[in-house]
Amino acid sequence: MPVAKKNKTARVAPAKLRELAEFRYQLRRFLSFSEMASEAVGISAQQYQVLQVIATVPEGRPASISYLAERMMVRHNSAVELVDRTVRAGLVRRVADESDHRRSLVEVTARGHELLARLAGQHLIELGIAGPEMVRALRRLLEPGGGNGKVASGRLPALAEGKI
Amino acid sequence: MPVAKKNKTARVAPAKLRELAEFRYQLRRFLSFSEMASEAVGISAQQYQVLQVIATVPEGRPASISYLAERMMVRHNSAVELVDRTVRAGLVRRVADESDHRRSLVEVTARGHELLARLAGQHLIELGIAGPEMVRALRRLLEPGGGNGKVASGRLPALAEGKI
DNA sequence: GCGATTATATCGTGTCACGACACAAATATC
DNA sequence: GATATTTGTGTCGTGACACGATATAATCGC
Repeated sequence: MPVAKKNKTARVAPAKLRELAEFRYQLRRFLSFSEMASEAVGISAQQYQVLQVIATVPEGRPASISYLAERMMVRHNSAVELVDRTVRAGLVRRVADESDHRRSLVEVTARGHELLARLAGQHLIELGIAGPEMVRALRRLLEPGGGNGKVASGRLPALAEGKI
Repeated sequence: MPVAKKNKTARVAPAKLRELAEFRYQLRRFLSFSEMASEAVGISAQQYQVLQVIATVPEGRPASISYLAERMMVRHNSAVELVDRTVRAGLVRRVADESDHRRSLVEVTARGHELLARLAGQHLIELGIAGPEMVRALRRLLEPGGGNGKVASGRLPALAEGKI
């Protein structure tokens, strides 16, 4: 497919544009679900994500502000303020790192664990419905044709008839 | 798996929690990419999404404020203000609906189409990389085992060896 | 013709990410 | 051992943005 020369703007086929839009809509739906589920138990969606990140920190990694900032994809000062709010909500606590006094470590409280478990269960159920639709939307996007054909791979297995 | 009785909190297996966290991280990475790509061409990520929604409105649907609010998952007044900002950025214009004078229709400008094409191309490339990883993460989440086993289906085809 | 419903618009408010800046601690260099 | 550099966290003022409340105009049903 020829690339438009003006401003090097690659033209995108209408079908691909629709698939992108559909995928993005499904993301928004899932995020909206996450927001509502979190607020239903009295915390914000970001606070749920903080709990999720801190509770699943890998072995050997300190649950620090910088780790959280990296995983949450925010600036370090935004992570500081997010932790402040989550501490105030009684979901996590700050603990000084004995091996590096510059560092604060973040721990999930008992209440935080409880809410995390509830919300995670709900998210799993929701993804049981939304997940296959996202997978289908992603497959259509990743398949060549209808688009510019320049999509990086990888390849996906073909769907069996009647299956996702 | 027995359901905890206290507060009806379903317990979620640690492995499932990690998979949820990983999937959510991949969503944030993609959204962060989308934000940076949009800002690199001088518009916000929401404005890109507005263009995407309006440009792919199905036949027979008016590209109205309420349609946009529904697809963007925001309140109607938030959609009004989002359109205001996108009009000021020169990306869309409002047009009165001749068949219903209560309604404003939103059209993408030439500049809006140009930026949409560029960004859509970039998003397709990014999804060529991130998409298979999301599919893998979603598959792990949707598979039973490691979790509460109560996830609603659908079923996903098994992965061939060496493939995604 | 009138009441109910629908679609959009405006405005004040609260939340939140960020940039700029500051401080403390650890590390590297001499 | 002293100094410079780097790293990690924290604070604050600012701008962007979603929302609730409210209002107006137009359409529809009876």
